Amino acid sequence: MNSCDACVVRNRSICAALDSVEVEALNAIGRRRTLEPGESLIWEDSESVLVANVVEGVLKLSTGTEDGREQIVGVVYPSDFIGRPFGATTPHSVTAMTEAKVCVFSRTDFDGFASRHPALEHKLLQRTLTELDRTRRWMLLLGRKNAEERVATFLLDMSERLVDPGCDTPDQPLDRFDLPFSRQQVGDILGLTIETVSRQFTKLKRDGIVDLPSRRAVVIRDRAELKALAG
Amino acid sequence: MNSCDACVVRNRSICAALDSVEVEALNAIGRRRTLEPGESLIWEDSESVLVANVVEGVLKLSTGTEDGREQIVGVVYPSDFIGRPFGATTPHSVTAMTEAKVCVFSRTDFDGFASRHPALEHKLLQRTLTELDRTRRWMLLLGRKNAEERVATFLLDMSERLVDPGCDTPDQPLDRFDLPFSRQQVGDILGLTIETVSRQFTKLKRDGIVDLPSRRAVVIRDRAELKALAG
DNA sequence: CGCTAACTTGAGAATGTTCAATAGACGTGG
DNA sequence: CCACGTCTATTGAACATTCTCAAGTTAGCG
Repeated sequence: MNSCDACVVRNRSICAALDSVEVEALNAIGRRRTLEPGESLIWEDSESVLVANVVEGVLKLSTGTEDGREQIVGVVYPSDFIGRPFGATTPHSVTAMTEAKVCVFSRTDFDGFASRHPALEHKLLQRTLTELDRTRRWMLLLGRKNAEERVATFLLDMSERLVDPGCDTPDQPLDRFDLPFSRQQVGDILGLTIETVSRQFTKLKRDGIVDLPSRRAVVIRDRAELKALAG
Repeated sequence: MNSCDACVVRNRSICAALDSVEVEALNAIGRRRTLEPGESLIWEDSESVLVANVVEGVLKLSTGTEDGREQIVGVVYPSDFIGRPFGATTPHSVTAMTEAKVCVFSRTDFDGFASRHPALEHKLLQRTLTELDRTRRWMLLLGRKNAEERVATFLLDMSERLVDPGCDTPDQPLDRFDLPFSRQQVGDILGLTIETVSRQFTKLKRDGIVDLPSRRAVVIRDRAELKALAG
């Protein structure tokens, strides 16, 4: 038995395109790695040497300006693919937000394997197209939404994406969850300062739309209203 | 002889993955179409029925909020691919900015053809990965840059992307070009109002960094300074 | 129980938006 | 070829929102 058989994301990651013999072959060129919160796997503008599947945890993709402003350009969850195959450099950093487990491959090894397995490339293409759609939707938020709309949209998005991946029930949005982000990171996702984020959180709580029992915990009390505020 | 042999983007579009027999087969399921400026090919949130290659012209990809704010989420040029293969809906509109020629396919026909031609899917994957990188880089602009930086970044980006595609010389950025966009559209790309864009253009002109001989024409007079302003 | 880092709150400043008026470019028809 | 009308862009002034800087406050951890 190979270790992939027990993998929690075996059937949701791009590996789902492979049969058990193929997945064994892929397993042979990869290795598991655990990341601590704050630890980076890939650095902005570095040579693209690694790609990986997320097995557990949440990671951010980020870029910044020379003078230190940061923008989070993506957040990845279990079963998501990270890194830049078929390309020289990775244009953003990849950093663990929580403790995370990833299944790492040398980029060139992976490129070769993928080229020999069209079904895998097909999965990767689908995933990349979906991610591009999601990223473009986020551009509307960054370009045209105000602080209140941004925070409301963010909370709704989180409630949909943090659903337990192993869960068999149809993916229903959560009304109660823990953010994997600090206020600063929420700001970096939304293109706002930490103070503006904090003020909007306070306002939503004051208006009874959400409850914030602890720093990271969120309870959505009036989803309909939150949707209305999201624009 | 099939019409693709004479196609100006034959060797730069995803069709470059195909030999002459295959390209003939693809040609059989596609058709040429001309779009007038302002004409849309695909509408936001519509069922994904069409995909296409851009042969000539410039098109925008855009989304908007219910109350009419628009954000341009991408701009495509000759040889670029448009539409959403392998998916139910297209999350953004596609509209011609200039007169444009496109090579259109039924989405389902294309999906089938692509599935039978891994080399084509591979090209499409590479293209999608590159587009995702570009889109994420634009998020830094929308989330963290001020008006001056946005306009400077935009002009540099345009000077690099508007190079004549047929040109054999190594792609050098243009110091003189015509914008395919109105001021309003530049605003919609940069997440700014038309007035703010106009003021920044005027400022760059006053400072001697660019010259604006007509509404659409741009001359970059001090590229180094423009880069410094881009942040 | 106290320390520290993270978060909240407040006040003022900066940046960009809005609304309104003007100027200029471009196409059309005389 | 010029006059006109319309659409686009520019400019100005007041306003709104978000940012910045600074001072508290609180949660979580040793």
